[in-house]
Amino acid sequence: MNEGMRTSHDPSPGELGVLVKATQALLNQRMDEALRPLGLTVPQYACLSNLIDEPGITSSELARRSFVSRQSMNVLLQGLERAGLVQRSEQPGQRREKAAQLTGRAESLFAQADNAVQAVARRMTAGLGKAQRTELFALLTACGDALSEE
Amino acid sequence: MNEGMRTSHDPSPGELGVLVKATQALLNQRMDEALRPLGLTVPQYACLSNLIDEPGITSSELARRSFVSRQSMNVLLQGLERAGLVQRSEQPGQRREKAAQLTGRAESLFAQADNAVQAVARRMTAGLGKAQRTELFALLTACGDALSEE
DNA sequence: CGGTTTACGTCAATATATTGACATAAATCG
DNA sequence: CGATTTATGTCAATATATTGACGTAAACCG
Repeated sequence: MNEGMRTSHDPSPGELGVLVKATQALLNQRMDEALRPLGLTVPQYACLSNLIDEPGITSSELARRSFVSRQSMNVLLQGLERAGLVQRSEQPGQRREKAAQLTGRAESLFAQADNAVQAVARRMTAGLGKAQRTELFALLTACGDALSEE
Repeated sequence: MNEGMRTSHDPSPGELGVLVKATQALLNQRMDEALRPLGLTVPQYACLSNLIDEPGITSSELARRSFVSRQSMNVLLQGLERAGLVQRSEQPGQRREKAAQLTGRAESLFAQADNAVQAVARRMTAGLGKAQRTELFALLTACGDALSEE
């Protein structure tokens, strides 16, 4: 019986926590290696990605989506501004917010960066079928939801 | 048909990458909140945990297991030393390594910290059955393996 | 309406982490 | 054996991130 079934561990919650951390660390490392030739860091890429998804977004909102403080996001944005990749509107809006946008040069650079990052992500999930990717998504979502409630 | 089946997404590799990061960030945040009353940070807890698992381990090895540089681990260890939680052997071994060990006081503190952290991990996996935890473990391991090969 | 709360952006101080370099001594290998 | 490689610890400089605080103005609500 159980032919072809691989022996599989019976993980404790703590082991799963460690594994989540280890997986993320490895993914981050690979993304960093993939982005380095383009002169971008992972946080910078994440910032550009969020700005592509929602142009004119505020710095504080970017900070939330990147899981960093708004102060950190501000210095990150300053770096991207200095590099000519983002442009922040002076004389800002009703809530003192300064809308940030990508420059044209940034958009073409981001296209390359996104290719590199997506390749890493595909590599990560190369051994998984469609049903397994769906399952992983559902399981991680359940974990996140459990950690989010009240 | 499909009664009782919840609509489930068909995630791209990139979405899974973002989700891994988001899950880890949330887990880290909850661990931080759980450890703060004890005066410990997550990296400090991880360090103590590794020292419990393998007493006399070297600083560089601790750095590898925590996914940080050995320089960072060194300042972290200095902080733990100053707090009287770890003790490093002077006049060290054959490879210039200084074995680090927990003090008795640290062991009782770690017991409390581990309780708090394990509770967070259990909360994270509260909605998962045994089979689902095993599946999540297998899927994350597959992702890590795919990112590790050559 | 008027007081309170919330939200952005920013300044300052500090903590944390990384990169680069160096000395040292063991391990490796031709 | 002798030369090269590897590994640890450490110093210095720098980058990155956090906490705390402040001013401001919109949103909220009794």
